[in-house]
Amino acid sequence: MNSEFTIAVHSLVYLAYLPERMAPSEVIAENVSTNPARVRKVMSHLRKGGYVDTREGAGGGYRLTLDPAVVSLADIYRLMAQGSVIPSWCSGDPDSDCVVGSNMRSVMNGIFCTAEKQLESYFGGITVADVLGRIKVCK
Amino acid sequence: MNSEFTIAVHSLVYLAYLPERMAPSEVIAENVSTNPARVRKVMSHLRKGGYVDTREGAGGGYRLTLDPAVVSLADIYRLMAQGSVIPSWCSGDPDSDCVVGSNMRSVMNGIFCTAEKQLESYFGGITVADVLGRIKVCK
DNA sequence: TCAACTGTAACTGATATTATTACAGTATAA
DNA sequence: TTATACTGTAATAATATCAGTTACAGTTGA
Repeated sequence: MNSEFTIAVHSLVYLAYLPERMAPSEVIAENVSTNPARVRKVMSHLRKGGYVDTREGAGGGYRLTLDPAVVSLADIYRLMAQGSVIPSWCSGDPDSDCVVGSNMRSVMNGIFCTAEKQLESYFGGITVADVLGRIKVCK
Repeated sequence: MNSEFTIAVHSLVYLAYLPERMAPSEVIAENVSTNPARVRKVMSHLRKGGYVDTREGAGGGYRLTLDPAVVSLADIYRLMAQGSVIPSWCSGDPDSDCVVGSNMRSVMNGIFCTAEKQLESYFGGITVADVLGRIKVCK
């Protein structure tokens, strides 16, 4: 799994946790345990996806725009890490003379695509608010 | 996803396809489209797992020992690629003062572990024989 | 005893990942 | 209007992971 997905979820949950629902990249980065540039890159995607607002300049930062209860991890997964289940390396060769060698690639691809859809469906059942809820229970 | 998982599945399906259910690493490697050393490494794991027999020496190679209809992709996944869903990088810091920063790691870990189990369960429903069946339909 | 295998490790090159640094652009506030 | 505090983005470097290659000792069958 892509770690940008983790950073995106963490950032959104953190913003949802703050009363003002707003923070600059440096503050988010410290909470996430990474550097501000990386957070800004992730937040840039989230902004394009409409999940956060950006305010440049002094006193600026990122602000959550949507209700945490309606944003699911599937939304974020699709934005940040789609295709994580499918391996980058494929076996076989479509031009092989052997039925197995020539068709394995597409068959495995079908299997992985279904797995990917199942993962998305699982993430679809968990919202940012749910994650924050689980965290609060940890106290 | 780990590509050794793909190689393992491909190799087992290929062996199941052969009438004698046996082949040396070089032949398997050609069908898989990789090099023999890599195949041998994967097959070594499968042998330890009891899925194939090894015969060293001239005329040797790997032989399928189990019925392809009882070996599921979940068995192979557990052997070759367990934990693929969990990201290597974790956000947050257990020693953080913030509830979010300190607990995010374990909460996300729980989410990923459940996702992993779901993936295993999906793979559990597909056997080596099923994969071979799908390939034959491609003809 | 030769030839054909496996088992395993070392090494290389390619690719991916994370951190770091830098700087132009933008908004706020004094 | 000027200093300050931000974002956006790219370049670079450090590190880790991945796939291919080579090598060779050990094993077995002919």
